[in-house]
Amino acid sequence: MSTPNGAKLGDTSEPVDFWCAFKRVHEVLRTRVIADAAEAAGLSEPDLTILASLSRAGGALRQSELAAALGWDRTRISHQLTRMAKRALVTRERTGGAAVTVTLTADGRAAVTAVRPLLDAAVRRHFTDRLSAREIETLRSVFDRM
Amino acid sequence: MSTPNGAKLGDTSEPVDFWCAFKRVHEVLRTRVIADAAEAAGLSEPDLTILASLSRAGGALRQSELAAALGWDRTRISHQLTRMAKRALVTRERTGGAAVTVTLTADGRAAVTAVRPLLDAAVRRHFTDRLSAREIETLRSVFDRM
DNA sequence: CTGTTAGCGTTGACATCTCAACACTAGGAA
DNA sequence: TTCCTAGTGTTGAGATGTCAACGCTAACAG
Repeated sequence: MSTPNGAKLGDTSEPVDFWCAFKRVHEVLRTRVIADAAEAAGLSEPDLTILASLSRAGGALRQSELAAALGWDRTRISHQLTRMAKRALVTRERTGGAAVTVTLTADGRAAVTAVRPLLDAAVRRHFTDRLSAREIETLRSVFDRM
Repeated sequence: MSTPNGAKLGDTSEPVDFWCAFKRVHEVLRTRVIADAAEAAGLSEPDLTILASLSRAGGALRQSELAAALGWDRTRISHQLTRMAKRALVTRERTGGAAVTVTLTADGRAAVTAVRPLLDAAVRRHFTDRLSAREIETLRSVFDRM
């Protein structure tokens, strides 16, 4: 192992293996959690991400604020909102300049209210219940740093 | 907090917040790592995932083995291989029954060889270098359990 | 031989993500 | 005024992911 940091990962594994393991865990957990929670309410993962962010903000946000809060590209937000507006989960209206404010509809609010306890339960069952308190502490500290 | 496991996450945060933080970290790291490594070689992330798995197996695998190794759906493998075969990264041929064996081409082998050091460096810079030895140990143990 | 079952892969439709190009508004400089 | 620039959002094309339906081959039972 010629690089200075290689030893941290052990002599038999490369960083790319650590990366693949991380990707695999994310994929498995995502599939299980969404299957348990979102599908029961007829919501996809991106639906849920948008609705949760709007709900946390009180029900309305500008698209650029939504993009910043989620770390999403502007076009990704735009496409997703177009699909969600078609299903009456949100409404959009210009609010000064080129800015657009997104607002939860009654349907959207009902959907996020219904799915939240399911999502909490799914995350517990598939993820946090399988971790010790010390592991959760470590993960949270790592998440906050990234 | 009325549930037995709620206390593990602290009184001010729900499991769904822990889940969102995990998703966010995965998304940010994925974007950075792929931007650094794969794009430099003209490979997408799914390209790279397939090529790495084939390379590790010696250059050839049946589609069902590939699906099992990656935890992917059969149709996802099929669609992705169709795109990759079109770019001459792999070849496919029936090998008994309905089974199909996927083989790395010279181009595919060259691509994965070229990108691996870039990928290792990107994972180190954006991920493992920002973790302590103890954190890496904890994460690896969590990954193995999931 | 005929039908059945199981395993493996493909296809088409649709949802999602990314990128480049474009359009609109506001504000300031010439 | 006219031009330029920054900020914001939209659109279309192509790549990717997911789901349901289908086709093919082998093995086996009748």
